[in-house]
Amino acid sequence: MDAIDLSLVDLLRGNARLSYAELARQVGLSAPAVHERVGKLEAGGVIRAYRAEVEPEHIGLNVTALISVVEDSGADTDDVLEAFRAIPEIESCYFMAGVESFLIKVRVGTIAELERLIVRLNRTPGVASTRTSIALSTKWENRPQPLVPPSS
Amino acid sequence: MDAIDLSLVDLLRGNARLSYAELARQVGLSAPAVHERVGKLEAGGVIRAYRAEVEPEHIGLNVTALISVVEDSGADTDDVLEAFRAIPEIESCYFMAGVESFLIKVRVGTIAELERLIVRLNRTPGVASTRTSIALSTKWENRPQPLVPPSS
DNA sequence: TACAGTCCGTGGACGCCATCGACCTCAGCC
DNA sequence: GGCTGAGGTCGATGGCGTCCACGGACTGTA
Repeated sequence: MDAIDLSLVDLLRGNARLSYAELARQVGLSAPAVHERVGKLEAGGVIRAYRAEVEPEHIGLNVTALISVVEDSGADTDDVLEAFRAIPEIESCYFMAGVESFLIKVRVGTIAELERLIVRLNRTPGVASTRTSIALSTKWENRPQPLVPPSS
Repeated sequence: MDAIDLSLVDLLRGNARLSYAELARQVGLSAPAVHERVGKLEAGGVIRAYRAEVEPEHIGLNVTALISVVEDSGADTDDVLEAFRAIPEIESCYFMAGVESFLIKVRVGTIAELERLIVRLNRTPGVASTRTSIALSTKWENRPQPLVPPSS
């Protein structure tokens, strides 16, 4: 994980579809060298995936909500997690410090679906209560922050 | 935005580096046809970007926090937004229903940096108060949900 | 029915790219 | 010194991206 690896990661966070040849030009190495480095970054778990970022409204996901979840005292956190993982609407899941153990981000098509989802969450064994906040709009999401200050 | 477009979006959300030839095989069209469709999806704003998803710890972002922001009464929301946009540590920004106008997700290297960031947020004109919750771990993030139920 | 225009696809062609193997260079270590 | 391994370059080759000409289905019009 040297400076060149960092540049590669930075470039791919900005545009995951850059060709190896283009990456090679940007970092000043040959294409096979870049190919090998990127392969190691993937194998080593640094790069987890390459994803197209899609405007959710265009694929029918019009409602975004963030839901805090309080666990039952004595609930098995792993069981709750496993139940959450099986719910595809939960796009992100953070395990939090504080009374509310989880904060999850969900996307559904309609408010009615959100209601059904909340009911389902509250029925999940180990879940004591939930608190839902609706996002009126997503200003931006997953903006990659520069890995090195622009000056260096 | 027909069924084939949906499949293309779905495939690219799963792996943004699929070649046009591979996409073509999966949806049963020729490569040029897929090339054109994907181009239109990009131009039409359906596909916003292609991003490599990176394990944050590997690039020195060890602390994740979610911060709720309450605006001053009479604050200009657009000004606050603009100020937030200039803070690279804010990876996501949602405009919320409720007393807390914004919920932002930030990533920084250390707790000390988080402290400085919170101070900076509270000093931002238009910001009345903030409430920070620290994520102990990210269970998953931005998991793409299937666009069509697996049965159809 | 005949015709023209549009949309959306296919197939062919050509240059660039991904990827493999052979080889080079340098650092560290017996 | 000489061995070894890591990590690079170079060259070759097959596949891919991308441009272009062409063709069928559909639609509106005479």
